Amino acid sequence: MATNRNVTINDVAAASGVSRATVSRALSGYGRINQATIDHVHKVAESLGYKQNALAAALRAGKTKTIGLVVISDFTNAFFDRATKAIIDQAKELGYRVLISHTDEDVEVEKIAVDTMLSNQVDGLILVPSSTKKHSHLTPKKLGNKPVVIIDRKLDTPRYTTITTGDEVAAEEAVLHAVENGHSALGFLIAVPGIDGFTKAQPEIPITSVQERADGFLSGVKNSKPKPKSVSWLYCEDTEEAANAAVVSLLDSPKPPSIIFTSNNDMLLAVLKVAGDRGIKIGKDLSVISFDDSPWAAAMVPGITVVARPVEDLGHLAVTELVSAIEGKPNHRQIVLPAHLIKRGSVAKLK
Amino acid sequence: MATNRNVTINDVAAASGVSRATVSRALSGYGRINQATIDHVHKVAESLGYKQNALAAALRAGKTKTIGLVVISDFTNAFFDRATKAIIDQAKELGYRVLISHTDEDVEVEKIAVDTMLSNQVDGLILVPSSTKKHSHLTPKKLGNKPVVIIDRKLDTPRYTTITTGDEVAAEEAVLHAVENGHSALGFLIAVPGIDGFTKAQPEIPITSVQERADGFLSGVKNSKPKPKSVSWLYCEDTEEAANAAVVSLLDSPKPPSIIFTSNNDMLLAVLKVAGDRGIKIGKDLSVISFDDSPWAAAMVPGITVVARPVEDLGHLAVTELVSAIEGKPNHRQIVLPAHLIKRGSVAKLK
DNA sequence: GAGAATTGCGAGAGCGTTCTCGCAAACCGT
DNA sequence: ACGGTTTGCGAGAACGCTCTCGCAATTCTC
Repeated sequence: MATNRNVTINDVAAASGVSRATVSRALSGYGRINQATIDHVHKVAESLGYKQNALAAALRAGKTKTIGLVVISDFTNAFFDRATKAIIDQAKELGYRVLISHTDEDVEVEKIAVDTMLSNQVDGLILVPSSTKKHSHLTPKKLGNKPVVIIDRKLDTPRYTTITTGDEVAAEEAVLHAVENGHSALGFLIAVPGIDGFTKAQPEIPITSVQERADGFLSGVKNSKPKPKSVSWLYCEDTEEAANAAVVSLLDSPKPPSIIFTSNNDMLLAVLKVAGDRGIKIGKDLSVISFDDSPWAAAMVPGITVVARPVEDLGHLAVTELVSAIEGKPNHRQIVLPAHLIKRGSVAKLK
Repeated sequence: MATNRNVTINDVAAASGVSRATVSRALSGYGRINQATIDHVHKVAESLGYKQNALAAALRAGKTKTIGLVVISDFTNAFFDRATKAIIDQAKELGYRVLISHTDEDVEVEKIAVDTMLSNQVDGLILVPSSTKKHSHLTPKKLGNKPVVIIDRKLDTPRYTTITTGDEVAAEEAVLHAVENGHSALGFLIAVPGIDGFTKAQPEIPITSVQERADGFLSGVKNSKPKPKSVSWLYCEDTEEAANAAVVSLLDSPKPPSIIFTSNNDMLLAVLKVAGDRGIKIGKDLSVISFDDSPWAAAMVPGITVVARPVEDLGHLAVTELVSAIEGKPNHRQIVLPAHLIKRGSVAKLK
């Protein structure tokens, strides 16, 4: 097996009897060049099996046609799987590739991830910041003045284009919907990264989207027509064990809720699990409303009532905004996309 | 806002009063160099905010420390989300980045995806081929003799290291389990890409893993102790509409199955959906066994009995094998990891 | 048909690195 | 004190490409 050096533009030039420059012109389609030469060079290039070295091209041209995506979670999360897909698809549509990194909500990992992206000369960044406040590594200077789009949550200094969803309004809507259906013992199970186990006292929430959901739940409680008789709040580490324990604690409290609102799908699964183990029927003995729709939440019996966020739109828009900024129209917009409640069978009618 | 040119190795060299070569030695840690100079250069580099240009380094060194991952489906699939995560994690562990592309089971898209990977000079490829037979674009020559690991399914010419799971054995086990529980009317719902709607006649199955599942189901039917009284086979396009229609057709047939075996989660969701709409209780009126475990399949009530495949192991191993090949130990292995049945509540005991 | 404009192409620099080569200085051994 | 080895570093080429510049050939203009 011979060590096949790759076919380079020089080989094509030699084989087609023109200069390197002309080959580049023919293949990249710029500058003044004869159509006949273009055709000829293309033919020769193909016959040699020439493939452009994207690295060399990017190095010289100063553009990689690549955007970096730094998200907190991997694709096993019902939000980020869809968002990532939407971003990749739209990027491909606009002629960009996507470099992906996930941070597990860890600011240090985020820092390294961003550095890697920059080292790889991405043209721009889409990121889901781990923390609202800790973003000293995200200054324009440290990011080489590259365009940035923040999605899903906000930084406390709105420096970049930011695209979020209207979780507060939707969370309130969810509570009102429950109360309308006769629920007056409400339980809230809110996943907060960076805490241990679960707690009743509201910890510092480093993520604006989660904070907004909590705020929305609270508004719902305040604004509901018959005031709920009992309201329990639980803030929980985003792990299976903690979530299960939190659900147990909710169900075993003196005034157990008739409905549990969960801030994400991990918490929802814990509710389903614990309820299942105890023979408690969802949508009958216990109700639940969660955030983020998914195929399985829709297919279950009963279907899970969820706050559906326009995840694909968000991803799509993020890329569009970013590419527009990359191509020279930097405008810092704060965009909020509407979320809405999808009513399925997981909320029992109590009256 | 000044057009900040990036800090290069030349700037660091100038600022620290040594040559470019020495800076490179200091930062990359090779060759003969004084410890004091290393420290000094590091300090200067940091103070200038120097970041290596990975493109230039890769171009010169001929190694990108990047592996290309070409999968058929995106992360909204319960197998590929986990596999992708495992691959990214293990790659990071071994010092590699991952470039991801999905092909939607389309050979033409796969061709382009692979080309893009090669153009970006990946050091090796992990791929899930769209077709067992159509792989003329996957010859060692066309792949620039780069190391390749095939996962999840096989090519008809075992040219590369291939890692699959023992789906045939597990599928048979699933059938035997059902028969043991008294089921004698069996329905099989097998997703096959590239067909229209659904059909009873077995079409050509371009994917070995699916073929193996079908074969395993068939062995199960043959080897089960009391022979099943009725067996229906349905091969179905992998879309929601087709799947729903296929399930309806199964349930409305003269001899409806008491259990449906589905070859993937999309088909499973269709079964759940249609059953839910009709008020048919899973695990009681209708049983189901599917392929690939997921958090929601475990958390549902009843839990779904599934063939669980060692997805993380597979991804992990794929990277390990690939990197070992990249680093000079090319060995073409055919690895089969065992899959196993997880018994939950979705299979009713009929006797 | 002579000057002006246009077209097509080659030469060569440069993108930011890595890495070989060679040279001077420092360190040995006897 | 002197030849030999080791150490540290600079010069400069190379990776494969893009892109400006300038020149020759062609086409246009009146």
